Amino acid sequence: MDDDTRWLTSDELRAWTRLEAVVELLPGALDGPLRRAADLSHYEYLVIAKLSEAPDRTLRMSELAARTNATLPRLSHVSARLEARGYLERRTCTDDRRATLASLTGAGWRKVIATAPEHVRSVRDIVIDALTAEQIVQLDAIATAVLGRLDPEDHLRMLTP
Amino acid sequence: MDDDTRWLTSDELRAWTRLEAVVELLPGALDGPLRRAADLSHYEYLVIAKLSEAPDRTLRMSELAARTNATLPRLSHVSARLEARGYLERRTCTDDRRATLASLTGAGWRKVIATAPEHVRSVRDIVIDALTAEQIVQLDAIATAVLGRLDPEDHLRMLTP
DNA sequence: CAGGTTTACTTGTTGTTTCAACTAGTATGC
DNA sequence: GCATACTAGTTGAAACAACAAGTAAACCTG
Repeated sequence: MDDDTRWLTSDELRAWTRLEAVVELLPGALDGPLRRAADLSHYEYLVIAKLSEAPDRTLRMSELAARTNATLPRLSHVSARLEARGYLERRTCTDDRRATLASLTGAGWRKVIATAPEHVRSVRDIVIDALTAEQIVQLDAIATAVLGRLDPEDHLRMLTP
Repeated sequence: MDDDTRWLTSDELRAWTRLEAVVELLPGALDGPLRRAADLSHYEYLVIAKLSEAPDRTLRMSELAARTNATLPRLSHVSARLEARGYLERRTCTDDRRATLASLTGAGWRKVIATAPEHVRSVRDIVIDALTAEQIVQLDAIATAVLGRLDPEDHLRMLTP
């Protein structure tokens, strides 16, 4: 074992353990209301939300997987479920016939529209309204800095939107 | 659908989506190194780490579940695995024979000691060293505020340590 | 332009987590 | 003091995600 470990100072440790706790609790806190109100997991919502933001409400599977931080197999399974529920359609791309394009159906679009208010309410209750305007700005800077380490190539397209 | 939804301002939205991205990526970024270096999932490490901090390195299963934000069944399964690997022991509590006490074995304690440096390195690389000293303080305040909403009863014992 | 490599995605398989009973022990009410 | 309700934890089946292999199309290279 190495003795040259740079341990955390008490300030750093406190900040870290609390961030860790937030990271641990936040997904569940977001999942619950979404599942109750829309019968959608957080990840399923993420998929149709990302699609809804894309031009023509369409993305390639691999691009959608990158933006939702999922492996292709995972997205493939989830897409099959969403397709069965009528929210999503897949067709092979004509330009590159290896690729598959996923698009939101009309029902999928309406689902996003219907679900967004509930989701925004959760986000507001848990995060936004707990912070001052100044802290919102600080949070953005902090999250951006951490994202620079977590996703240096910006697969999630969060750093340069 | 309700039209009185308080939508997010652009500042709020940007901060939120980036926080969301961090929450999405951080667990995986922590899991990888831990699994490679110690053959432990993040949650398994959390369990033995929390035990290592407890008096007598012992906690009731329900208390340990609360502090690791897990359901009792989940903890029970994970404990069975950790017990099989020799890191953890369980015995029924003499005071309340319904309860089970989990304690770290000597091997479990050594595992925590051996694993901590690697874990601290990850935390430093990803979070701490990406931020200024001022941002660390800001992060603590922000995380504390959010935690107040996520865990008002402080089950995780993060607000008043 | 033929053979091999790479890319894009899907389909089983395996391992966790969750959910729903189930067991055992403790407290409460009549 | 015995029935009832509640608490603590385990266990087994279903759902879910991760990993590995497989298929098919496009690219590359001589």
